[in-house]
Amino acid sequence: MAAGKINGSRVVKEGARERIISSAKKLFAEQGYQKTTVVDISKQAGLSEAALYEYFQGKEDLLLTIPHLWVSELIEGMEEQLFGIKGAFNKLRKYLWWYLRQIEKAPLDAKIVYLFLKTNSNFLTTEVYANVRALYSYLINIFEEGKASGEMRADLNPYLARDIFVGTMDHLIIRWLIKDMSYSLFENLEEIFDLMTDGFRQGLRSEGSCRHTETEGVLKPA
Amino acid sequence: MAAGKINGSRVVKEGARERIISSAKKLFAEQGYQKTTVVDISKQAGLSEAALYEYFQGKEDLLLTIPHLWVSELIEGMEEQLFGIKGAFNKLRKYLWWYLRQIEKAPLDAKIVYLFLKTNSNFLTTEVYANVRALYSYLINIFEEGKASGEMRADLNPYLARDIFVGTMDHLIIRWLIKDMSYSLFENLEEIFDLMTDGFRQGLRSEGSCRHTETEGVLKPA
DNA sequence: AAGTTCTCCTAATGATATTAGGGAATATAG
DNA sequence: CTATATTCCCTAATATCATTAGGAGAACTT
Repeated sequence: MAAGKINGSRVVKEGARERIISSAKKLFAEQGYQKTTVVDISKQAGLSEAALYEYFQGKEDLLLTIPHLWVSELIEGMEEQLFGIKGAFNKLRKYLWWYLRQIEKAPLDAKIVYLFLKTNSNFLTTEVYANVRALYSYLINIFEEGKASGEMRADLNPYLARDIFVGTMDHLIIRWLIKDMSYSLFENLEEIFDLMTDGFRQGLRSEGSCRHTETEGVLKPA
Repeated sequence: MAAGKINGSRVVKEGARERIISSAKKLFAEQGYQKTTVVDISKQAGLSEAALYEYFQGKEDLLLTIPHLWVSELIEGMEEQLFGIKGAFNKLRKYLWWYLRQIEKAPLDAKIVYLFLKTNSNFLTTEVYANVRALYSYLINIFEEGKASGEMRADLNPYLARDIFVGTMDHLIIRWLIKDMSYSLFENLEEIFDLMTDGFRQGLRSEGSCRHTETEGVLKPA
């Protein structure tokens, strides 16, 4: 007889599940996984502890489930964002800017993935892990493309380039999260991107006295 | 009346403390911090739980204490290792090789620092944190030296170079730890070092068709 | 020898994750 | 409409630790 009745139970159910997730996300990110109790989470979600176990197997399951949706969305969004961009360096730049923007928009999810999930021994068996790998392995394609087009040096090892790229990126992210997001993730980003990718380039550096011969004509439509 | 009596109590005491540390180190690294119980640790050390609290304030204190000694030793060792090496790139290379070697030699400590400690909310207040920062900030000196000697480009931002270097290094280390040290940390290291530091160089790349003018005469005594 | 300190133990205590079992509301079937 | 099943949630255990209390025995001091 109240509102939303016909599929009412569904609505309530999903509502509760969502409330649990968002409460847990907030509390985990604020106080850490260990210091957050199941009572805290249920209270904040307006439920009893026992009710929480209707939706999740337990505290750890909650931790593993929370970022799943977020990372899945990232995967889809990525292809969308990179679609149609011409040139490996342009794609690489777009990738970095896009990814950091996603982190900035969902810092709670990011904190959980980067600070708590990665240290969990079950992380490797998680779907989140598989998705993060997929996210990162897309970079391999970009480097392959760069080599094929001549933008990047022919002897570039795409896996090592990815390690440098991902390592640097993760380092920036983790520091930002640990420092409580107190500054902009995009500070100096242009400069660090150039410095990092400079070694990937075919030919000489842009600031060198001896400019390279513009092998990658693809990039300049004008 | 038993062996080691004169300063016997001391010996036993230190023995117990050492046993606790080494048991905890092993168990934390094997099963993770959360899944290791205080009973596990004390049993393995041949003590009761209560005795453990004579030596440490608690489980968390144990986690924070374990790597302290190790990291302190690293600090001292570093200066020793780098002393007398001429040239920024040579120092940088030595730094990387030396550091990874230390990780390889003390994987349990490394696992605790990289996987469990960094996510602890008290980490930032730890002396370990201060020491790790000191370890990393030494890199700034190397980059400054590289700029001053002309080995590295004049517009190099030492802090950003450090971010790239540390990020890549930590990435390699964490992957190795997560994959249970199942391969050698030194695989491809030469290649990744070159790729990473290529962008720091003054002048052109070594494999370029147009070789640079050897500004850094310092490096070539011959 | 008596006292003091050091080291360790058994046995609470307390916090918190998880489970049992049931109750009320809602949906479904006859 | 009544009976039954299902969904969602609760109160009240139970279980698993981390931590503390309080004390016993050995060793050292004086």
